[in-house]
Amino acid sequence: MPELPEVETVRNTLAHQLGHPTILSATVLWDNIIAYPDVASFCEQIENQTILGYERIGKYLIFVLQDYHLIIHLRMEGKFFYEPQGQVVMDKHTHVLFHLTQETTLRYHDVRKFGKMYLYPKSWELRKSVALQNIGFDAFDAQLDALYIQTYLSRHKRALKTILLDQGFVAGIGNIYADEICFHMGVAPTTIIVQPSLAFCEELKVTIQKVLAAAIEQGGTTIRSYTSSLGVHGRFQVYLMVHGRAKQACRVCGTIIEKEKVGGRGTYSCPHCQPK
DNA sequence: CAGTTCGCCTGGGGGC
DNA sequence: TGCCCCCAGGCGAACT
Repeated sequence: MPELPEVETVRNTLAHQLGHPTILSATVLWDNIIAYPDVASFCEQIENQTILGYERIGKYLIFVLQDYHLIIHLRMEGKFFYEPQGQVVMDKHTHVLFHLTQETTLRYHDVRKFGKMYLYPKSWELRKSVALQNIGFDAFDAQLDALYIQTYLSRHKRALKTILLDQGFVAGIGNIYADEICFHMGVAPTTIIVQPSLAFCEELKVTIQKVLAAAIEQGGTTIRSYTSSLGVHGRFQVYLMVHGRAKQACRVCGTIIEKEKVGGRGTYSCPHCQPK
């Protein structure tokens, strides 16, 4: 499940492998992937657009085209493959093809079909778009500071893990890294933080960035999928302290890792290292 | 405002 | 071996 570190890895890889080709045409095989505009307009408008760059906000990947922003959310299992024309693997999970110059194809593959693509004119302010209007600061945004976190936590009295998963708070954290951040904070995921100190909020900011940066360093986390985007296999799963480790010993204290539901999501924690 | 449920999807695992 | 059922999960929408 691509979260900020995985999307950042995809962005880096796209920049290195694709460079700046022109999209000659697009083929859409599953209409629901295209969130905006309608499929016909999407295909028509994207024709002959050169890719100028690759950006990212939270879990959103952004292709900067000449006249448009192509915004993509990979959701659970979205992946890209870059192949020479004639060697394109057409399986039943391939939903969008971008036919590029240099006789190459960028193929979008998504088993669950949850991914979304949006194509907006560049004249529209990116942050006000339907795709991005409800998300908060990117986890590495300089504007994310202790005061902002303190204000948000004070206004939203919810479990720490639920807050971390709230993209309106900070954009980019998903289920894996929310568990890891709670562990590194030494706080149980269900804890409701009442009147947090600025020092605590600063520590939370540093921990969020430290965990995500370490994951980016390792190319992200690859679990439950054997093939990953653009041939990149993440290595951070080796460093996971709690996520996916139910009934195993905590790497710090040896206590058995527990699994529970928090906010409807599978949540892992060490009852000793993360007291309630 | 916050919490819950549903819909979108499919593969995989458990139970029989 | 095969079939049915449930689960996983990001996120928006609808509802309590």
